[in-house]
Amino acid sequence: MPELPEVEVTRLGLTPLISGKVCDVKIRNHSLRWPVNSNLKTILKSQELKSLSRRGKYILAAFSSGYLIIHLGMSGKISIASEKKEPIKHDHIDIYFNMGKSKKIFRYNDTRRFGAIIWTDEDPFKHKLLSSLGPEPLSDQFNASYLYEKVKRKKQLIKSTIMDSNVVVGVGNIYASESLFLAGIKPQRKSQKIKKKEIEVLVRSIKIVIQSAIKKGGSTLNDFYSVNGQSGYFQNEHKVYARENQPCTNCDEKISQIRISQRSSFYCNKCQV
DNA sequence: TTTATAACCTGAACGC
DNA sequence: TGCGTTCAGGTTATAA
Repeated sequence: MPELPEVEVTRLGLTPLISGKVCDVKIRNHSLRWPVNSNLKTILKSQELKSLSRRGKYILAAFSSGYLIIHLGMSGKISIASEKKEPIKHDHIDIYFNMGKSKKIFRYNDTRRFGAIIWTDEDPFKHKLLSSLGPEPLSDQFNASYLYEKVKRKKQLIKSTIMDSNVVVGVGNIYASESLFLAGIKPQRKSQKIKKKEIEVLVRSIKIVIQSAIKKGGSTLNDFYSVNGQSGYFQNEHKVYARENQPCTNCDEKISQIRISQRSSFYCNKCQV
C-alpha cells in the first residue's frame, strides 16, 4: 500500500472517473479490518457522491447524508470498472454508480484485508480514526517548531516518531527511510537527541520526499497501481529503501539495513549521522 | 503516560 | 516439486 502519495494519486485518479448516484452495492466479503456495514446497500442507495477528499491515508467520500471513510491498509486498491468486467479474487466491494447512459463500478480490492470501509453520518473528522491525527506533512502546520516540541522529550527512535500518525500523518515505512536519508539523520537515533537544526532539515526533507512522490505517481511495489492501472515511478528514485548492500548514490558506501519496530529500515552509515 | 510488541491476512520469494 | 519460513506499503489493542 499506499502511503500518503499513493492514496493521493488514487484520489486524484478517481475524481474525474466517478460521479452520480449510487444504484447498487455488492459486498462479497465483509471482513476487512472492521466488518463492513451490512446495511451499506440500503444506506447508499440513491445517494449522490459529492466529493472525494483525503485526510492522512484516509479517503473521504462525501455523500448526500454522510461519508464513507476508506483506508487501503497494506494492499487495498480501488479501480473503476464497467459492468462487463468480472470481479477477480479479492474484489470485496462494488459500488455501482448511475452515470447517465452507463453504470460504473467503484471496485475495492484488498488481498490482505487490512483496509477499511466505514460509513458515518456524522462529522468524519470527529470519528475516532481521524480525530487524533497529526497535521498533514505538506501543510504549514507541520513545521520545525511543531516537530521539535513533539520530539524533544520522546525517547523512542526518530523513525518510529515520524511514522506515528499522531505526530504527522502519511509518512510510512518507505518515505520514513527516504526522508531520514535526505535529512542525513540515522533512523535509530533517539528523537530527544536530535537538534533543532536537524529537525528543521528533517521537516523540509519529509515535505520534499512526499511532494516528489505525489508528482511521480507514487511508488509501485508489489501491490500499488493507480486507478487506471498505471504504475508509479517514485520507486525508481528510492535512494535507500530496499537497496541494502547497494552503493549509496551519494558516497558509494554500502546501504545498511536494520529492523526498527519490526520494520525494515535502510540508511547510509556515512551520509547519515 | 509512553513505548514496544503482537495481531490481523494473503501471497511471493527463498532455502532445504 | 514440495514444504516450511520469512517478509511485505498499516494501524490497533494490549503488554510492559
